[in-house]
Amino acid sequence: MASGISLKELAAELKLAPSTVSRALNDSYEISEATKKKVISMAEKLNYHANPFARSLRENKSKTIAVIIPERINSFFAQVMDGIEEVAQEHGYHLLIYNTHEDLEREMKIVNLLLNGRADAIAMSVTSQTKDSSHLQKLHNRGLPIIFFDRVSPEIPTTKFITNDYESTFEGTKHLIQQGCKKIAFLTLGKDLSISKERQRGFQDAITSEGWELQPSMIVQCCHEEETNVKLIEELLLSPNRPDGILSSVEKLAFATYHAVKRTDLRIPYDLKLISFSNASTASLLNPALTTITQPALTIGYECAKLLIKKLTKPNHYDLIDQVITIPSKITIRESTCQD
Amino acid sequence: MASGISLKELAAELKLAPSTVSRALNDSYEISEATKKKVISMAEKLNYHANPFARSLRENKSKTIAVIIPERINSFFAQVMDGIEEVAQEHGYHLLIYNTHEDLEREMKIVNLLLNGRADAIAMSVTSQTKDSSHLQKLHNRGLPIIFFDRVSPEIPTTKFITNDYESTFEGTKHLIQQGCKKIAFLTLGKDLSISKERQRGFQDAITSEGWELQPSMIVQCCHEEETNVKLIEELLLSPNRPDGILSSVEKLAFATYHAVKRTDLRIPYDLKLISFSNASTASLLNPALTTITQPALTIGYECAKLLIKKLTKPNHYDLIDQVITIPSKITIRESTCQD
DNA sequence: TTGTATGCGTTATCAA
DNA sequence: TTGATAACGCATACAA
Repeated sequence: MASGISLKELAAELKLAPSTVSRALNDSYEISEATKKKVISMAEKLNYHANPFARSLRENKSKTIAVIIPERINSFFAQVMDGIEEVAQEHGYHLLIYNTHEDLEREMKIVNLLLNGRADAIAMSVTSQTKDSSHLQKLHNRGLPIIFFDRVSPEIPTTKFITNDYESTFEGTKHLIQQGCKKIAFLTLGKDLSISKERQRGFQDAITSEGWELQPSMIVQCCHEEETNVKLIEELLLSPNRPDGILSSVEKLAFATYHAVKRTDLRIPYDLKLISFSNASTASLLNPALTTITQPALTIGYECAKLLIKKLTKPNHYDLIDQVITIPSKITIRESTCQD
Repeated sequence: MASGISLKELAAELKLAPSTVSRALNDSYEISEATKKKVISMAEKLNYHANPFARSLRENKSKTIAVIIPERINSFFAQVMDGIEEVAQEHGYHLLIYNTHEDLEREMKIVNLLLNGRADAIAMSVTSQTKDSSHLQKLHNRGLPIIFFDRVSPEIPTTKFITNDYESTFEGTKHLIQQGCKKIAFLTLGKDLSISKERQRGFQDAITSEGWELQPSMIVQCCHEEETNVKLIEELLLSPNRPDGILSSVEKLAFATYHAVKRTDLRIPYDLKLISFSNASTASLLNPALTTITQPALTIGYECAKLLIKKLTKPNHYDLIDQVITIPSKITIRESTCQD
């Protein structure tokens, strides 16, 4: 790699000491304006760029935040990342991004990789398999600022950003009931996830608040294999005990439901009403348009990055205290839950 | 940040010289097996992790690849990134990711940021505004390995990965014609982009090959503002001279078309047939299901990363020669282009 | 206001 | 087979 010139070379060119040049470039108060001008213009002329590794080594910080997500092709995570990036770029931070593909092994590997301090902080959403949190604990113990969004790890005492999972699911379920559903299934992923539990609790409470009995077969544990999910849901829909409403707690399971329905002669919303957590911009274009619980993804991203950067730039004034910050979701009613 | 112990401290603990420990950890042939064992086990015990910045500084490489995309909420780019990450992770590379939001200013800023060597190589797709390539030229002149995918910069003599834009669009247009379209519009973004030009050329050649005359009003230049595009397309659809077929060269413009159609009393595919470049997994769930030209996104990602890593690990054996590598797209016919 | 010297944590060269 | 030393490029404490 033909890297650029160093501070020392730049200083030699200017007939100044490297320290002077360094200070000039960092706009130190001890350097005269005249010198600063000279230094800056020469730096530009010679195309000088400070070596980030030397700086990181010296200052023990990398101006880098690592973001770990379980899935990239997911409108929620993509929006969160856009939010994080927006704020990070503003503050001169770089983003190291890792996709665990919902694979715990991979998550552990990535987390271990970050143990070396490559990133100054971490924002993450765990995989749906993540139950044990010792790998995350290790990171946290090292003093590396870490926060969670959406898929949080409750055991780690830090700040977490989520949406009102319980309430949204409760309301979503109530909406299905209002629209005439008598038997509702709940599609979920990763039963150990705290948000899954909350969503399921919201669902169950909505059901029992009607005086209905909760049917275990209506809690459908899905996996990450699209085709497997489609089959699972298809079976559910073909069973004599089939639901007339589905609340999908994960976007991709809503899509799987559409596919499953296509394989039957059921029609949404006439034979089956569907509501799902989803941030897909195409929700309104689906056939039929999907009623969604939309999470404030961009805001969550902003807040994560803002908090992390505050913590990094003013470590003594801010702390990632052990709290859960809830930002509400919004339900948008569309055809998939229309009254017949 | 409570960072871990250093090599020196580890060496002290072991009563060995730092250089010995370093060599042991790097599995040097000059170190005895016994010492290696001791060192490794002590390193594990004390939770030693090499400081990546010290190493980068010393070795003048960062094991990091920067990926620059114009848009994150886009199934094509998301898939390419997944592909790049897959290969990068395999080889121990990290990914620094930047979204330009189709903004040239931002692209220039990011590119300048990378001038300092923070990444060992770059894989990028330019914004639809990018016409002048001097900022990219600067990067290339520095000797930083850079390759392009999809939205390439023709002036930079390096390897570029694209799909068969001309042929796909030609075929797509022919398909519309076969399905009975008599007047076809072409939706495009960024008229300076080489792939846009290729796609437009494919479209035009398909039209003229029918002996039809090309109508300038059927080439619709869109922008990045969703609502503006929807209005533009709506106007097109309401004009007396309205098309009965649309080929959208960009996924988001297909979605905009769906929205625009909803505002009219036209129906796809009866009054308007639609085909679009898109990698959206929900294409088949849209109303109606969208006929797509699907790019080999994952493969493009793999190939980008493989080539870059080859170049980085064996700089003398591989070169990013100035060539365009074409990987064909696949047309999937769905309802949106059905015969009446 | 500027210069000198040191060290951040590695790895590589040279010596033992 | 191991150890001492220097250097990567920068920023800071201290000196002038």
